Amino acid sequence: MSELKKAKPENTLGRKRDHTLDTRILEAAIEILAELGFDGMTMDMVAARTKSGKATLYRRWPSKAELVRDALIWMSQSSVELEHLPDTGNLRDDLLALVKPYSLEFSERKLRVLAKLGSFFSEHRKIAEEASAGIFGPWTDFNRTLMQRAIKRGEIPAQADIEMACQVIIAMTSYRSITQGQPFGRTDYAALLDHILLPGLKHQQ
Amino acid sequence: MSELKKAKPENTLGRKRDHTLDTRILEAAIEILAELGFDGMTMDMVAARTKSGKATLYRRWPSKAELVRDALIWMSQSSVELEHLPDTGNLRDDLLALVKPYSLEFSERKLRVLAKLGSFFSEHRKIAEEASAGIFGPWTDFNRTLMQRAIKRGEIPAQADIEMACQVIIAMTSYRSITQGQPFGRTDYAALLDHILLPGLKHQQ
Amino acid sequence: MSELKKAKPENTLGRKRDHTLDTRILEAAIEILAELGFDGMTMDMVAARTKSGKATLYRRWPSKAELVRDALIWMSQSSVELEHLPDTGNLRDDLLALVKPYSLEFSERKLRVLAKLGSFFSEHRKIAEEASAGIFGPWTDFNRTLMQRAIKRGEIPAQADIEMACQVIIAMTSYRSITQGQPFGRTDYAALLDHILLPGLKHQQ
Amino acid sequence: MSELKKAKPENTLGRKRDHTLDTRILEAAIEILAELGFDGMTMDMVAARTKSGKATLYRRWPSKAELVRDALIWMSQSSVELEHLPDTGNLRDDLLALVKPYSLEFSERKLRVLAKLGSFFSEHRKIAEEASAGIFGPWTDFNRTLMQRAIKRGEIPAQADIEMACQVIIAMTSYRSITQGQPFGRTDYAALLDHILLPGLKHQQ
DNA sequence: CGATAAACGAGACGGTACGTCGCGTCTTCTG
DNA sequence: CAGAAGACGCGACGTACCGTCTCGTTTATCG
Repeated sequence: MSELKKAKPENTLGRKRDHTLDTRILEAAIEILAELGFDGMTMDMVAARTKSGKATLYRRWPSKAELVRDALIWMSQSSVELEHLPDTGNLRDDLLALVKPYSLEFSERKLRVLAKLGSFFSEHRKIAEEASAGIFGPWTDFNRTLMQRAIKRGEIPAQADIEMACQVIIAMTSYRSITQGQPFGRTDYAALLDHILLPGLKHQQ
Repeated sequence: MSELKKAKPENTLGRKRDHTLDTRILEAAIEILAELGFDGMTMDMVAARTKSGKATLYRRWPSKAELVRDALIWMSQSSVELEHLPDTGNLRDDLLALVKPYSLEFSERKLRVLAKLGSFFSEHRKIAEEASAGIFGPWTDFNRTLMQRAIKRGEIPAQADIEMACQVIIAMTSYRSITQGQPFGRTDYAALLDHILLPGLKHQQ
Repeated sequence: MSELKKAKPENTLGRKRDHTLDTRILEAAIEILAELGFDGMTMDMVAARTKSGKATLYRRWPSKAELVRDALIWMSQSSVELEHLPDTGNLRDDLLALVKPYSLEFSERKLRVLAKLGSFFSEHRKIAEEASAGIFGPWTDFNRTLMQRAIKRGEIPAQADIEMACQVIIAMTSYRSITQGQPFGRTDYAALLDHILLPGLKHQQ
Repeated sequence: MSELKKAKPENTLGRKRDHTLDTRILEAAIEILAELGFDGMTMDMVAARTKSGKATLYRRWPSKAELVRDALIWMSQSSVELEHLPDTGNLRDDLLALVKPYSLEFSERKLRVLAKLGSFFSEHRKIAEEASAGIFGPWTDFNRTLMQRAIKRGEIPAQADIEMACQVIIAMTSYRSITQGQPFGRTDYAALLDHILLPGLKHQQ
């Protein structure tokens, strides 16, 4: 449950901050990022599109980079709402059920955003890690849980390298989206599972 | 065999371009990128370090981005010179023998460069792809060859998804270096091979 | 009464322009012009000396040339403040009394400025005319008035070519200052009056 | 008879300089100056228009400024060829006879050139003086001779300030052409003579 | 006649100023 | 006090020009 903002003293005097603006700003940022990328996006653009002012942006975020970080995290969280994990009794189907919200739903605008952000990641390494964690962290958690269940069921051996498998999933998704700019579709994902990951987990040496 | 430069008409009149300068410029760019990243690097810095002038840089490259692209490609090509592929009669050892020049040797300056260039990749998507291809393309080619040999030897089945395996290697290296900024070391690589890739290839469903 | 600036809409929103900066900038420009001339003066120098930024200069003036024009006009207007014209009852003494603030006082910095700006005048013809008018216009007006009084007193005939005489004064001053770079001193001016202008006006054919 | 060039050692070896090029270069320079002024003129333009190279220009002149100086002098001398001074037995007609080649003939392109060179004069003071001397020097010499003859004839008194009168002529011409950019026409010149100069010289106090 | 030396056209080179644009801060006025 | 608007200091970008240099070619004189 990563927090977008540390709780500020929240002054009780004067006009209150309009926190619906936060959302509108992040949304605008995402839109512009999807079109123009990090360097192409201007703080003035964001201010103009939200009919606000630059000072308002900088009152909320100390820099463009941190605004973008929060925009990314917000984007990734905004649509994923899982009440309960899939439980088909079968690791392959469990993982496939989970890929939709986490990877495939990125396919439209979100993918474009990530694809445009190579430039951003790791110019601001720490922020990129946080954004990355915000986006991929929960998915990794879920994948890990599903695999542990599979171990309990005896579907894969106990000594299977679950962490590595989770990383491969993230790495493939991230590499294809961010570095190569192509979607990592359901078919691709199924092939990864069937041809590499599942046999690998089951027959680890 | 990606070419750094399209063959220009190469006018026969006038003073010739000093093409040793090209190399010195690219080298200087890489050094600065390793220290300061894309945004931190300045065209004036590059000019100063090569005791040349900005006009000279812009005569050769139309923008900072394209200079950086060529610098990356040049960097990736400059040190890897394999006369013959390893041939240990064993896929695991072959792949491990290859990882050193391609992944681990990046650990010094090259890794730092890649790590600093998240910001750059895919701001200039096309350039990133070219640079990526220049860097990872040859390695993929070699990995593919080694796996095909393993098929011939009967070490892995013919229907093994070689392409996917190659992509996983690249993705893991790239993800760890570029997105996470940590080296993907020999031990990690061995674990990937032993726990996932090799069993996966051998027991594909 | 030439205006330095067209009245801008003067937006009522946002931070106000600091118009004291205008003056400081013009003053700095004049100082640098006096030392280094037009080509020697750099926008960065002006910005540095006023502890401002280039963008601020270009927000106020569209080019270096127009900044210099306004600096010249400002310089010419800044120090000459005559409440009442001299009135000695004698044209020669009246004119001599006026030459000090208008010509001889230029001898210090102002003359140096004009002398350094040959290079500038009429590269930007219109600007030169405006600056010239700003500098010499008022003096011509005063000279004309003094001569008209002399006509009224019967000191010189009514048909005397006053306009031509005024132009000769300006032309000699300007030529000596701008084109030749030597001051047109009080003695020279007295000689011009005694040997040419006054006898000429009095005995016109 | 001012010399454009000091006699160089004039090496006897190697290819001879094509001195017809000198003239073509100066002519091209004048054309460009008339259109674009000093700053607008580029050494590359001059080279291009004469189908020569920049090195050729710099072999002959050490800088753009000195090329322009010689271009001005060449321009002024190129059309004035007086075998014998006018001698009408009358100072007014003598002076008027001389004004045509020296002032009025400038009216077309030459005037435009001078008008565009305010920017140049006195950024390069010395050169401007030389150009000025080259252009106006001979005219002043002729005017002086004519006035001395008038003294001999008893037309004007011996103590008349001839030098000042010559300067006034130059100053008015120069001021109107260079600083104001309007021609100083024959009518204007006649008025100057009749209303100021001649009565002034005759009745000097 | 062939060697040699300089002029020539073309254009690369180092340097420096221009004018533009974005970031992050500061200031003013309005709700 | 928050918010909209926009000026401000700073510094990099990409362009243009100066004056120098280095090519390969052409033209002259000398041995």
